[in-house]
Amino acid sequence: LNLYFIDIILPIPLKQSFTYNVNKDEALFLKPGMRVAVPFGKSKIYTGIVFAIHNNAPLGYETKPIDQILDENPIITEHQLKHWQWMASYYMCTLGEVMRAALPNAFLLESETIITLLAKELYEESKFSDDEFLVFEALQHQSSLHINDIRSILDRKNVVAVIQKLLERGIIGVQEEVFEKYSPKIKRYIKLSPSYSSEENLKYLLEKLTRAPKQRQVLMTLFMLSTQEKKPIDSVLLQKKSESTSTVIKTLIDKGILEEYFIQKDRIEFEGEESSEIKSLTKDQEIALQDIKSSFETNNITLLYGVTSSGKTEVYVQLIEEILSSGKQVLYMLPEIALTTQLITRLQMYFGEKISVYHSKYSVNERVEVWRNVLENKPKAQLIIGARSSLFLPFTNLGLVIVDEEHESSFKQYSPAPRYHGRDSAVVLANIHNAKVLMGSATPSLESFYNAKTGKYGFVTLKKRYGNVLLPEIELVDIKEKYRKKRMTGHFSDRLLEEITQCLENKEQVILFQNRRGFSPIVECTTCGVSPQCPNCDVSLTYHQYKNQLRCHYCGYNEPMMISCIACKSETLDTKGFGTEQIELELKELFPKHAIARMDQDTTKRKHGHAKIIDALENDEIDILVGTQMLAKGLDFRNISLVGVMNADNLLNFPDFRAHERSFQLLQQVSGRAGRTKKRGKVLIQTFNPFHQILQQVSTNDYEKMYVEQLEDRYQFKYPPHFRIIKITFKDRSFQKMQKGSQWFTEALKTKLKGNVLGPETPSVGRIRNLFISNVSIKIPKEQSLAKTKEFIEKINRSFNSIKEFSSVRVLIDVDNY
DNA sequence: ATAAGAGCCGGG
DNA sequence: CCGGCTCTTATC
Repeated sequence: LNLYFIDIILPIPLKQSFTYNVNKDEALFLKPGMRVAVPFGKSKIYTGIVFAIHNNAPLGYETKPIDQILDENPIITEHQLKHWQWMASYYMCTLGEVMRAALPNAFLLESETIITLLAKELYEESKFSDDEFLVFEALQHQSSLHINDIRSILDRKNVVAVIQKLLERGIIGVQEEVFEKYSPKIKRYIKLSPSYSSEENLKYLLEKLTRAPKQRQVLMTLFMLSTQEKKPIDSVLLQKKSESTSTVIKTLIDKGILEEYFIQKDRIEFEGEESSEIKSLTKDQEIALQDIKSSFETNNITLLYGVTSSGKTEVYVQLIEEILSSGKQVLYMLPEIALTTQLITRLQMYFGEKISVYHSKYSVNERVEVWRNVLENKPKAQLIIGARSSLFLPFTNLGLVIVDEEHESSFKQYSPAPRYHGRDSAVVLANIHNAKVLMGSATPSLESFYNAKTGKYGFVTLKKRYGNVLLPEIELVDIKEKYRKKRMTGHFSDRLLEEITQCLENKEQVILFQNRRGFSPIVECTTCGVSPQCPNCDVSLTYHQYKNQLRCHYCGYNEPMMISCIACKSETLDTKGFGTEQIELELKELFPKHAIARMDQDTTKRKHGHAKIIDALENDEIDILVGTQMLAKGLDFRNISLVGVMNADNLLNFPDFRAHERSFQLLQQVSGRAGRTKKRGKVLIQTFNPFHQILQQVSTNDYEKMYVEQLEDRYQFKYPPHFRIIKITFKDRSFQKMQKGSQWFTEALKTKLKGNVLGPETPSVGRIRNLFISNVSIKIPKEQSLAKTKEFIEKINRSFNSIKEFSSVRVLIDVDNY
């Protein structure tokens, strides 16, 4: 057989793979995991990943040849392809979607149509239609335009006709341009030309240059620098040190006295001191470490349940050290939000240059470099610290995965597909590599705790806080009572104010937690009861005072705050509910002499916003910090002795089966910020319902009790860990279609799954960005086959898609939507 | 996803 | 009847 074909994965949400033909040489060269550029559809060029190479001509269509091979060696490993396949099948998405999530964007090249002017002479305006003239005119000023530029010039979507006309008349030309988005960073270095390296020649040279003091200066600096440092001399450095200009250096190069050369440079470089000695462990930490190691002898996965401030990190460090010295790579996964410089600096002190960091804040080029370093198993990529997407890196030799703050919900990706859970996917990844997994948390997720209790995972506890610091004292404040007795000032109870005042007097810091940003979530007219709503979503607009704006937190819509009611024109607008902004304002009035700051999405959006606030807090420039749940994660400060929770009730009443578990976790984590030194910290939780079981459990630090109670509830109401859930979401511009479609789908599901299908149900926000939404949940008992259930859902989905009426309804499937 | 082709309405 | 919009269909 002399025909060669390759099956490739394209980064599009289509189930099938695509087959192209290649010649024999290409077939011999190509390996699975290499990138190829291929023509796709009528005019596009895409990057695909080679999945298989074979001789089987596909039936029913002619294959196209590939455009180009993009790699010398695979950039995706066999292990990864296996992992991708698992992910696509488990999370019910396509390989293309996994590919898109996995690869740094810079690896994907895409073609774009470029339009250029061909006609030399100037045309009369009258020879064009209005639109044609606009394009022609734009091309006079710019040598080339993209399709999107033309769309914005003409202010409409369909521009093909206009381009077609101009093309026919030979006025413009089009070409497909392919962009390689990754550009290696190149640095210029300077050295003395070898012909001047001997002593005499040098002397002669310096004499010759007496009349050119600037050039002489550069030369002298070069000598000085090259004796000082044995490294190559960077041209920028040379220019700076010699106080000269680039032209002077250029002249010397032109004269043949200096030579320039280029070295490709890594963007990711650790600049810091040598690694310091690893802190020796306390007795408890040592025991935990030994327990983990012996657990790993029989379990591939172990849960480390360690209270806040117990020094889990030190235990990780020891374990990492041991794996690294056995020559294997380690992946340390954290929730995005906990990836603060604080933790990274700390780890860099131990592991120095062996660390690479990988997450979404990194530029595309930096991510490609980390990718390559991991793939080539470079010394600087032995320990990878990253958020959930770091599990897509091309590990060749993975020995250990640490999933820290295992319970964090941000490990789950909700949209777009793949809707994967970072922790669970890491378990599968580790399994493929035959590596171990260590999960850590002070408040484990019920699932993981259950798995540990039932022996599926190993289980190790670390009960003592580091240095025997006491857990904070937690006090519940009944604000219903306080309101009745008129002991509230704004949203502050007299107890909270007392404690804050005391704290400030002692020169200690305070953290206040309010799980809502903005000033107030609802603006209401007290005369007619009307409150402004988002035009695109079914929610009230949130009032943001600092911009005097009403904003929608779902679609970003905003408008200026009105003075009078839009319905009845009376100026009796009032706000309902409160967010961080309002608390900040009240504090400024209550404590005018103290520095108050706010930490939420609005203040940390800017690039170093987060770090700036943390620095300020560390340097005692902030006395009181108000914030959302951002506060709960991994901040480690010595001087915070009081944590206040403004209102625990909206957490508990959140409409989700995990609301109680989450509330417990969040309140525990927030509490953990108080008193990390000798002095015992204090936590005040304001609530309308101080006898709520969860609040009681938080105040007595009773995770186990919470676990037992919640587990019972989960069983009663058929929730994880006893049942698995697959959630299906329906979205459409038309309410009718969405409703009818979701009902049809539900009926079809019920034919087989009966009572374990719940819904369709309108979520608390029933319309977002003009799409109407409803949800259906499928509960899957332990004994029911997951694979078969998924197959059944797929089957129904296929039938659903073939019904014309429902063709516009979007169906999103979320496996383990928790 | 995404773009080309099919079907459908308002101005000449 | 054409140009421009929405819906449908195919992509190796």
